[in-house]
Amino acid sequence: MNITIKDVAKAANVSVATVSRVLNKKTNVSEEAVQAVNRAVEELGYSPNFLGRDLRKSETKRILAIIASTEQSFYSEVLRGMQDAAYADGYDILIATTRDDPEHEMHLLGMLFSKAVDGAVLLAPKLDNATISGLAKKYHLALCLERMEGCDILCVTIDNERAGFDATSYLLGKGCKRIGLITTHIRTQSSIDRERGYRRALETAGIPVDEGLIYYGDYGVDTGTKGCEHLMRQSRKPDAIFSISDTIAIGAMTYAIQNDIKVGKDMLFFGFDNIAYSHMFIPRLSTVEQPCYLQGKTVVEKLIGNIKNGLPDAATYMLPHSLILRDSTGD
Amino acid sequence: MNITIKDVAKAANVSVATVSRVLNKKTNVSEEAVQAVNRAVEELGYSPNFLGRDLRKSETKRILAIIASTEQSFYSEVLRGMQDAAYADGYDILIATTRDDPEHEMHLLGMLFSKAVDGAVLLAPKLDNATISGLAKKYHLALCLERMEGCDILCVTIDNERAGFDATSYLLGKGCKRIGLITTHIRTQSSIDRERGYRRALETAGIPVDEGLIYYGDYGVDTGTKGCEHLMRQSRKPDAIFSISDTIAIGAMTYAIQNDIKVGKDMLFFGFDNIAYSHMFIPRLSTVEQPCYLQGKTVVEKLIGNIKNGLPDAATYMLPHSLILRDSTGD
DNA sequence: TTGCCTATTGAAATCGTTTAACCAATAGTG
DNA sequence: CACTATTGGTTAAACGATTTCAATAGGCAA
Repeated sequence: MNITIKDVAKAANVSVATVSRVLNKKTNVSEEAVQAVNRAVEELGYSPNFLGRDLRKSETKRILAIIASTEQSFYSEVLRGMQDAAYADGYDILIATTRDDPEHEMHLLGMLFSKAVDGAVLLAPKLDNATISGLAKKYHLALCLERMEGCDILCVTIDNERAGFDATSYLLGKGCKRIGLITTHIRTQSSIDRERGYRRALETAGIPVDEGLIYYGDYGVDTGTKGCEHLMRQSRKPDAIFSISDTIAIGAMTYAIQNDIKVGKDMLFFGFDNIAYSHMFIPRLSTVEQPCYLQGKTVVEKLIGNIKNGLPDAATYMLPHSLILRDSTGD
Repeated sequence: MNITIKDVAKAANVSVATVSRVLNKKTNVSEEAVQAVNRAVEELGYSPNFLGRDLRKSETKRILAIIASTEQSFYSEVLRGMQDAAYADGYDILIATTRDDPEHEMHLLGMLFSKAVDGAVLLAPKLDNATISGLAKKYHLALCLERMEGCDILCVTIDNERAGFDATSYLLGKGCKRIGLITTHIRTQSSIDRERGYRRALETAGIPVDEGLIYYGDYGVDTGTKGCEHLMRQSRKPDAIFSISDTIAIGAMTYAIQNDIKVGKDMLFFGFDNIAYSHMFIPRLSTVEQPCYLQGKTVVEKLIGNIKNGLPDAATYMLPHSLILRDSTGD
């Protein structure tokens, strides 16, 4: 039923070894044999079984990218970077989603343990530091976008603390005195770091942090809307809001627009990620841009380096971010 | 270096066959042996090599979902459906992106030909009908979201012609006389079908189709903006615009807002897909909703059925769509 | 003719599993 | 007691490729 290398060998009247050599473009094979094999491959419609090949070579030339869900549209640029780096070295990138379930994340990592892929990149780890740290010693595992505090693992990200500091400082520079923060109760390292940056900026400016101006929600739009509403109910209202994601910021702006608050004048808004919709939505959102493509490209390049060399580079690389200024900060 | 089933067997003082039986929860193995094997597995940190297993069983329990890019955020629901169906049967879903390159699509299908996955689902085929049709005869391949005219392949989609008809008819029912269409020059079957529905609705209402009111662009936001601008420059301006995607429709509305056209009054807008941003964007967009989750779930259920039974179901299933009415049509 | 070198080629080992075929020992049955 | 089942286990043959190693043939120099 299935056509194997044996069938090709028989049809071409050579041994399986010769067929293998032709297919892998090895030298030491006569022009005659090459012709015969190619003809046979063509006729039979043969394609080599990767399971056999990969088992023998014990490498798959495949890398798994593990993400939470494909909904976070801004992953797409990261993945593009990963793919470009991978293809350049003859690797393929496969994507799998954890759906925010640490158990499922572990299940997917099983593909790594079981040699179904040569390496894996986690874009939003749900597993705890100790677990990840342990695995990184045994397998070719890397982190992208999210770092892990005190964890020996290859990691490519941005300096989120610094970015949070920069965004908040910009708002302060615009004359804002009471800056609200909408973040997530889910304590990813990036949200922790961004909040830290926010706090440090206020402290540096000599403004005490008002805990009532910090709202904790999830990653959805509604968090922005509810967060903004909540902050506006404070006795002393904020004059600016920094959100740790554009999606949240857009939700917050939606609330403002519907309540006749002039975005960019009465109140300034700052987002994070520079997703496509952040400049489609009107008023256009000021935001922090991180080098998505480059982070993806870098992490895969380094991971492949590790796979090839055996020498594990377990450093953390922080790539530069930048501020994009638009309507929502009155620019 | 690598721990294999042999090492476990040695450590547990049994044969490899017994280890395999324990791991696969087969009968005919004493409690004693089970204990010994489990202990050995634990101690050695053994995880079975999938390449060996899959080669032997010649099945991987993995299905590949081939999409254009992860940017199209509305795929995420489809993928959720696919995953739920897959997990229920012990399968995993892997995702790969073609980046709109038919050659790369073929490369990814190579994983199917080479048994690295048991089946594949194409969500936005770039390859031509004849090629796909041919492959579907030999492999477990299915289509989701996009049908293919006269192609013998398992396919789960909606009736896009009917949906285009319904949306246009709704605008007609609202009293619109000159309805513009913004679609793509990339001739996917869904865009062809939606345009056909648009034309049929006009004809049914006795309104001749004005080719000047049809704008062809790509799938980006800018197409909406430019399309709207172009349509407004016509000698007789449109009083409504039907866009074949929400992203395009949002772009079109952006143009309208910036040019002081009252959305939902002066001009009505209809989108397609009901993406998350379609109700975040203000004014909220009326749109056609397709059952994303259900389409994904259905196609994988049927594909797994094909894999298991061998009997190939190559039918086309059309699931019901619905109209979501919001601000942009004055509802 | 003999010997040596090179260019091709094929037979067989190997990768890590699963599983069919077999075997020994124990228990059950008339 | 002789004769099956049943149970728990082993050995060895797949699965489909790659690759090592040895063998063959032909060319060429001595």
